[in-house]
Amino acid sequence: MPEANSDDAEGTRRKVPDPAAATARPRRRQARGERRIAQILDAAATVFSTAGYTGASTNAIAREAGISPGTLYQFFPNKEAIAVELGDQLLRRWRATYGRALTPAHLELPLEELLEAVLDPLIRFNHENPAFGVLMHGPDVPGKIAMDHADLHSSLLPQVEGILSGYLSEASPAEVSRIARLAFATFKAGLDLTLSVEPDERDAYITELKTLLFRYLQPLVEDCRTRPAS
Amino acid sequence: MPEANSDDAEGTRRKVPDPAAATARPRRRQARGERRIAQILDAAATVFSTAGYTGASTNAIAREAGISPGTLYQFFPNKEAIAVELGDQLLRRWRATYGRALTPAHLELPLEELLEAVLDPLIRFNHENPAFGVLMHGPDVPGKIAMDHADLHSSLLPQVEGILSGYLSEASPAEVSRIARLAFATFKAGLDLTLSVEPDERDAYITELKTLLFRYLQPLVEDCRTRPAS
Amino acid sequence: MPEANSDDAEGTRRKVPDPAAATARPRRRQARGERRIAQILDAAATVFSTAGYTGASTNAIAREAGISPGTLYQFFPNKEAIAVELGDQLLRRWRATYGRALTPAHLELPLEELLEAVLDPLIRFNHENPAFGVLMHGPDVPGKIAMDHADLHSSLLPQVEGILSGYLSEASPAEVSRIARLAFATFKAGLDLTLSVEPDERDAYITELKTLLFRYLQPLVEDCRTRPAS
Amino acid sequence: MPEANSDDAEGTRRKVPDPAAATARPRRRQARGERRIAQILDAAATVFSTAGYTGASTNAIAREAGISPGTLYQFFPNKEAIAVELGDQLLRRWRATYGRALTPAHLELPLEELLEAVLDPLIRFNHENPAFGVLMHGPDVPGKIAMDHADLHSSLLPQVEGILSGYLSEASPAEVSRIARLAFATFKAGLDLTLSVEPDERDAYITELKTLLFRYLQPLVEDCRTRPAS
DNA sequence: GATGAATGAGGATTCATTCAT
DNA sequence: TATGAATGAATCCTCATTCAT
Repeated sequence: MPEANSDDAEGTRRKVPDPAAATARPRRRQARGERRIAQILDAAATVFSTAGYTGASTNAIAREAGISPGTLYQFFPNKEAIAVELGDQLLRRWRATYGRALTPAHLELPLEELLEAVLDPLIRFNHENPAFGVLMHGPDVPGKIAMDHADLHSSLLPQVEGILSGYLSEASPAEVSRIARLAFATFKAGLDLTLSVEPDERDAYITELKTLLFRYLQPLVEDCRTRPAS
Repeated sequence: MPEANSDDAEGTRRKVPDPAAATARPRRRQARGERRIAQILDAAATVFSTAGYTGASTNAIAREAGISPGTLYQFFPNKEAIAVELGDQLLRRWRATYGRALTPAHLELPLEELLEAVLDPLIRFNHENPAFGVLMHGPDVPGKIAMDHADLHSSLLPQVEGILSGYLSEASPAEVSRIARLAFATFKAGLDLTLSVEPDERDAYITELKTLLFRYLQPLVEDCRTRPAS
Repeated sequence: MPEANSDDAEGTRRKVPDPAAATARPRRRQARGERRIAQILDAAATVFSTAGYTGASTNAIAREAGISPGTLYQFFPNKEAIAVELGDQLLRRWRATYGRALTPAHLELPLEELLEAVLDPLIRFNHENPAFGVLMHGPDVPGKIAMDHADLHSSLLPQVEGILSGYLSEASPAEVSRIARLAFATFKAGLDLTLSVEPDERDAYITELKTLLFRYLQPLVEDCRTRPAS
Repeated sequence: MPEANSDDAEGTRRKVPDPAAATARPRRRQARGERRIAQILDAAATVFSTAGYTGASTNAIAREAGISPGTLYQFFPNKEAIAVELGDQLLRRWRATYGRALTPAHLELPLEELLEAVLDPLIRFNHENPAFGVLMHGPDVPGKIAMDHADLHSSLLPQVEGILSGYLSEASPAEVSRIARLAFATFKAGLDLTLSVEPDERDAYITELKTLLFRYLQPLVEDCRTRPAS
């Protein structure tokens, strides 16, 4: 129940009449259900990005979704489950829209272009989906980054690690992990900055953020290239 | 009433003869009261750093302080006032303990040493006072960094700007501001990382953070030095 | 939501077939809810008339209604809203029960009979609904009669003015207003008196009040009749 | 202690060294105490007339008086006692300033002049001491005019009865009482009206109130005069 | 599945009053 | 006497969650 069994709730939003006639009936139900879920998640995104996770109330989400609290709880067992599912959905959406940027081909690019190719869509996506940013941090407490509501953090970090480990061929896994964490944290901080800043300053901040990350990572990359992995 | 000139109310870290003692006489009726204020602020620090600003309840703070809610409100008119005063106290404590690092002399140091001199105490202080970090961020919503409860952010950022503008003699004020914001945000993010990481990894992360900031700022500094301000 | 079309929610005094029944269908989901609203308003009437507006607590009202505070707030956003709705309900009830006294025909009656026709039902209604009297005054401070919680005062005064302006054809609007205010205030004071007095004295007080008002208004009326409006 | 025996707390603010040397010491104490009491009552008058009896908090009164709550409770055992004492003080003040109007000689005047002589000072006094009006009513609830905090009501009513019984020589005590109550209640209502009305309208309302009372009482008086007390 | 009613503990805050100094 | 600290129940109101229909 907590999972809100959305095993298929995302990519496979089938419109086809579903040839398997036998299974058709049960699915029907789920069709409405998925619409509801989408409704709720949309509302949640709005409310979370407006009030933050802690400040968001399930009643507010239900109201925003135009449904009753009871209905909301028919799809999600509690507030956290909404956050989790919203996080998943955003992740899926991210992959579906901009995520293609990360073709293996990109990993051959020079760092500067890689950053460009990764950061630009990610930033744009965050501006389009402000809830993404909210869910990337845990609620409030800094020392407690990894919250239980399986946040986006834990999903994205491995990706960063993956990319970086390609560039830092020489570094130990621990080093890669550390660098990835720091780079990712830095990116999030910079991202928040761009979100809090006047729109006309935004680009300058984005550029600055790219510069920052580039300067941080470039020497590490070079290091590896110079001294080819033994 | 909540003056709480608690420079010394808690740790009694000062060795100087306390010149304020003379002027403190007038309102010494509050001997008990100031102890209470210190108590409350201590409790608030604990609760804030445990539950975050939004999640902290005044009742919880009172409970933690071992007093009744009514008593708490004899000293602070509301939750925000507690946060403000706690922020101020932490700031005062910071200045009193590690803040001396920022002698004008330091501004002559090469960047690397400057960073060392600034970051080390700041990080240590944050580890000793985890509430500091909580109050450096506003509550929750990223796009809303500047909260009304005069946060530490607004107090510290100017200092960062001040230092950097010494090094970036050539940059325009807008640039300095941007760089300072990004550097500060980055620092906070990295700091949070060090707080969330296993103690034995801490130093590695700190080093990494210093490296990051150094690499970001070094070229800017050099730029200014090479091309002497026209 | 707190429509509480409780014309009939409590006394069910009407004999007419209730034409509203047809239109009421659309939102009949709240069958239980409207009962609750009536319950709450009943409880509020009791508590208000016992403790006064200021002294009445929403928790007390909820307790009196046999529900939890949360439930109360599902129907009313705050204490004032309860008072407003209760005032409205009482007004509706008044109109539905005794309010018919004010046929245009009555305005042709001699003053004495008019008073009889108006005051008797009004007094009886007040004795049956003591909360009415409480809501006719603002809370406490005399110099502040008009409170924001749209009190009955502001609803009834115009009616008094209306009736009187028929009788005082010659007087200026300002005069009519003044006379109406004073007469109404006097009535309320006398009414309170009848409420505070032993039951067996009641009638004597009521008679006295009628006499008072009659003597006050009669000369004004005569004045107008003698000297026909120029 | 509750009585705060301020028998002489108002008119007789003696500065003379008190010739009776023997009794001087104990009095000394009381001198300060009486000043305190006066202070508190002044503050109470302000707060009561601003917030009403129910809305007035003892803390607010203490603050307004510039003393601590503890001190307040050294002179009055509770809020009601303050109201009682304030009522008494106002009564004394009334008697000392305007109360002289009620010479036995006045009782020989024709009703109109009597009203003039009584109402004018009373109204003026009320405008100068708005707390008077607040304490003339009990707190809120109409049916509960006689509150325990021995209000001014119970003190003034007998006086009204006294005066009226002179004019209504024929009426039975019960009748006199009834007429007095109604007249007094009416007066209070009219008074409140003058307090709530724009200053420039005030006089018109006052005149109207006098007219009202005159018209009510005149026939009663005449009745008695015509038919001399058997 | 959907609704809206229901809950009751908990949130911030106030208040009359008492207590230690 | 005066102070201000202390109290704890009570204030209004919110919230995550559950239940009956």
